[in-house]
Amino acid sequence: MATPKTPARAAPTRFTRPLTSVDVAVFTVMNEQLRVLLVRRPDTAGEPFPARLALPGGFIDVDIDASLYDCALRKLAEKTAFHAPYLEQLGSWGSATRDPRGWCATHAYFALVAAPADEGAAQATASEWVEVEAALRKRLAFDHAEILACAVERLRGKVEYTSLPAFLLQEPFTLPQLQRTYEIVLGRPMDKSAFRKRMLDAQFLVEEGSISGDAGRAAMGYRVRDRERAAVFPRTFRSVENPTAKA
Amino acid sequence: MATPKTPARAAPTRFTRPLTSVDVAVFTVMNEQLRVLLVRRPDTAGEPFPARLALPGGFIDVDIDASLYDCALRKLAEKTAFHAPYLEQLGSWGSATRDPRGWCATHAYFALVAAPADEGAAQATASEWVEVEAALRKRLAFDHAEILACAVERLRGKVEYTSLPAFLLQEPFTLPQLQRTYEIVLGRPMDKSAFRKRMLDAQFLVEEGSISGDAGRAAMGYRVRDRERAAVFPRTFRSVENPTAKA
DNA sequence: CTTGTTAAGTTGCACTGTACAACTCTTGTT
DNA sequence: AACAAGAGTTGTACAGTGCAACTTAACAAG
Repeated sequence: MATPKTPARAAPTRFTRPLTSVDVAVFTVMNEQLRVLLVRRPDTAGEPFPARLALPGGFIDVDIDASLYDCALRKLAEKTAFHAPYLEQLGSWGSATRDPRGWCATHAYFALVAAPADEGAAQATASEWVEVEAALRKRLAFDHAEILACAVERLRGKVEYTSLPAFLLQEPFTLPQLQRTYEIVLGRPMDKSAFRKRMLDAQFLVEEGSISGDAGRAAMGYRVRDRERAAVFPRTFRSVENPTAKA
Repeated sequence: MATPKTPARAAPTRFTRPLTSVDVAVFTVMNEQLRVLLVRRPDTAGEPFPARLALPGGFIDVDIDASLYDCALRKLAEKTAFHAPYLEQLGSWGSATRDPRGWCATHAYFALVAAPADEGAAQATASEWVEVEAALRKRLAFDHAEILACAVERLRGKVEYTSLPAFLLQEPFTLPQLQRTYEIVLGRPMDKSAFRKRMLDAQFLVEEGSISGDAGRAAMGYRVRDRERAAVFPRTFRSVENPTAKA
């Protein structure tokens, strides 16, 4: 291809351009556990952090990606076969030392997907769903441990006052299933009555027939009204406990 | 200088590197108004958006900035003379079209500072404090209007349930002053009694002598306990009003 | 057909924090 | 000494959570 090397317009030349990448922390709930998708880095000479686990991601391809968001969607699609997941920006990490190849800034995203139907599909692509607490203890590539910690903190924080866990379930789902998802993400039991009142009052669910489980009474099935954004509740669930004033 | 053109290590060559910049939305409260710091872009030929107002910012200097955060601090210090402001990351915006010079990603930050003592100092450096609603209506350079809108939304959103406005005041300040700051940022009056209870219960203030105003009873002066992070309240102020279900 | 089990969904009360309004306290001024 | 203005308090109403006991629906075994 006879493409011009670089658009030689008024681009500033006095600045060395940092490397630019996008990384995505993809969460799901599988087997009663909150899990995050990790990929193994290539075991090739010259590659940084060979064979180490990392968040899925990579360098921006200026010719393919129209925007950062598009790039995140592409990274997500490369590793998983997910359609219309919840995807929001987490933040960016950039420094001279985080990548041995040079000054590098990464744009981190945060995705929630329903658990894939068959576990085999994900495993085949050299990626694996790792339980979050275990993943946090691992020595991940680059500063991905820090990014993951931030993603988990953001997830848990927002779950306290938003409907985010609804994006972790296959639709339609029941209120007890949704409550169980909240409990798994937050790691603590919740009150059934208050939970139901909060969810139903927020008007973000639409009824979708009845769903029978293995035993007991059938439950109402629900679907989220707007998959683009999460509902925001007026309070957090448990009031933030007083840190017993250290002063 | 005989510096090597680029660190010729294992840096990936197949990717064109996007331009990388940092922009900062600096807020303060001045003359009973929420204002944001804007700078005028140079009126030089070849410069994009000449003479247009923009958020302070610019390209990362790989030789100076150790990290994105350091770069944001530097940009802030270049335009203002502020010490230890509140600075948090807002997000990043990147696309092929946002800068005519090429694919560019910017890391946006969000700063809160106390109003500078003398207004003259800021004006001298070709930067100006613009009332926020007026700034939102202006045609700013690049996609800075969008970034500013996002920053204002984030600020107003977090003010509902955090102690952020405390960083907009010169210390020590009084509770009525702090309440007035909340009211200016949110654009609505607040209840004195509930406000005081919330602030004092949150334990993020420490007493600092008495302060006399122009008239009336003297008020207790306060200083924030930890200038690094804001306190988080268990509820938002006014419950989010129901959007009168459109369905 | 009855009984027992399981899980869905409801009800009632205590507690906490906001909304609103009226009140008292302190300080400086006339 | 009386007044004004702003600081700070008190009391009631209301809404949402925390906790516990309750009713309802679906199904399986005797």
